[in-house]
Amino acid sequence: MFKIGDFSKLSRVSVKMLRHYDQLGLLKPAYVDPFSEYRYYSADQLPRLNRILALKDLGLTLEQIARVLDENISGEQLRGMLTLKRAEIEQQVRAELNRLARIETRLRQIEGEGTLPAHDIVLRTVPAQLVAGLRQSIEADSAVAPLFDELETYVARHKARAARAPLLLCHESEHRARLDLEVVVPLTNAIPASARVTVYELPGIEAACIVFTGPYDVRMAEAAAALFRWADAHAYQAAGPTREVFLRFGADDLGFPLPAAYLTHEPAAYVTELQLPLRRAPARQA
Amino acid sequence: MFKIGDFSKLSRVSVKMLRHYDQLGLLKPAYVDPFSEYRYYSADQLPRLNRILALKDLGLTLEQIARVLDENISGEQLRGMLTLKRAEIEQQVRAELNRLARIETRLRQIEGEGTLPAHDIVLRTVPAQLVAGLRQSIEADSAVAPLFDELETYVARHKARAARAPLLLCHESEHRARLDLEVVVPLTNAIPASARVTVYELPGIEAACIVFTGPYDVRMAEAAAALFRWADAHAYQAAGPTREVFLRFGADDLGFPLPAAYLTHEPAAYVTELQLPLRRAPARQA
DNA sequence: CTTGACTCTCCCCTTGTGGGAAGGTGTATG
DNA sequence: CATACACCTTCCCACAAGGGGAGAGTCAAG
Repeated sequence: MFKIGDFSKLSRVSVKMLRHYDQLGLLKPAYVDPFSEYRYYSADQLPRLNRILALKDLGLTLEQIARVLDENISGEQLRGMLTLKRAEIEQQVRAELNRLARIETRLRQIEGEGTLPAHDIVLRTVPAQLVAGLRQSIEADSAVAPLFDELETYVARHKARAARAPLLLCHESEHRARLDLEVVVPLTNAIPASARVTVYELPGIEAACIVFTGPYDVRMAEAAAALFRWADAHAYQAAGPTREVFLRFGADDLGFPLPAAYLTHEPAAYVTELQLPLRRAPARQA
Repeated sequence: MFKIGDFSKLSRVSVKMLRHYDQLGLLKPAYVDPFSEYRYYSADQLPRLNRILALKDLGLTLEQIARVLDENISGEQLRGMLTLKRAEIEQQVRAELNRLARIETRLRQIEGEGTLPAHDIVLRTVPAQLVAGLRQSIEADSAVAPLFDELETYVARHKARAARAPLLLCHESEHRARLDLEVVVPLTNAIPASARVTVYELPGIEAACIVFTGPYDVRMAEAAAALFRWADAHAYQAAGPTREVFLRFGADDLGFPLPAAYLTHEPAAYVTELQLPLRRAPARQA
């Protein structure tokens, strides 16, 4: 019988781990002195320890290994466990490769600009929400505010304004001279539509997002362009109209229940989130 | 100003994480009520939070992110961090791909045999050690015991026997009719060589190992064959003679300082580790 | 018998996040 | 204005797979 230190040298497994495996019931010592509590291992416990190491090497958790070893799992079940584990690892490898691509993008940005870019693109899931929308083709950005006024007034009359940020959908129109825009506000419950206002559930999306601080000037267009470049570089396609979410904006208080935190009179303090809905682009080459 | 719950909804970051980031100094609330200790966030903290999420997405730890954000790191340093992180992730991806290959091997074994194979192959590093060796070309396994007797006696006379397991090196000889074997015992310190005994440092290796319980019969040859198949399947080459380490074996007590745990009189209780030194095989195809 | 090398248990640390308890606040409604 | 209820606070525990160390007990050799 080996004391734990000798068995540790024999097996190249640390004393800490041997004690840990004992505690988990993975590998009980062949004998424990009842007075000194010393653990004594026998050489023929090495195959079991090796099996533990081999299974650990495949990525199984110690708990799973205990099940495999002690509940003499059938070959079928074991195959299922390994197949599942393989799927998990494949998933993880894909995630790591994506991460590598993002790091590459960042590195190129730093090469080009000498530092971090002004905007950070974040991939996130945006939940679906019930909204009222008012869509119109307009000529200039300045025509947006009256649309919001009209929509907010309509929604306020039905007392259905949810205390979340309003947004703007930039529909793609073929004739680019005019902008095909839809102003949207979230609702607490369904209300009747009107000739101009539609009520529907805005779908949840996966989106690349940029949060943008400051007035609606050329830098916002740059941010939007950066979103499209990013999507392209990471093999995504747009999956719906771009969304501009007005997290803090300038408006007279119309009496709707938005906390004051949403409002400011300082254009430099405006906060807008650009969301580009995404879907995986078809692979370009194998 | 938003209370933490509202800011959490706005940013889709859990309240728990916001508090955690506050505690780490990553994102302090814009204002903390001195009486209620309530945290209040401003919408224009969203860009910083987004930067945090973006950097986290690249795999940086929260501590690294704090350094990037607060010690306004130069582009050069940032590039270094990302390059390092990229190397780490590439390393990890390689490890995961290896793991996938091992899982595939296991799955095929289970398909073929219906259950886990009798032996578990473990990859480990074996440290270098000072040894005495006695090499001879012999005809049958039964001739090994006298060689060990001779070597142990020689080493015991110099009082240099280390309390580690003896081993056998199976040198590859061209004429396979005879076996070119070398018996080896570990030393505590250098001793003079003799006409038959050499003293040298047995090199450390990376090896695929199988621990094998029982007498030295045909199953051991199968285990050795399994090692070679495994090495081939994982694109490794042998890098030196196969080693058989006698972790528990039958021998009369010759007076050398091996703990009794190394010895048994029961062949079924023998424990032997087969080690196949490895080196990466050249890739077969791109 | 002493000494030094081992070993024991117990506790804290890692990372990023979730869960929950006990107790204090803010606010909308009756 | 009282009260209910949603929300907030801090503090503690948990995860996986161990590492590090303290304080106390044990083993073996000289």
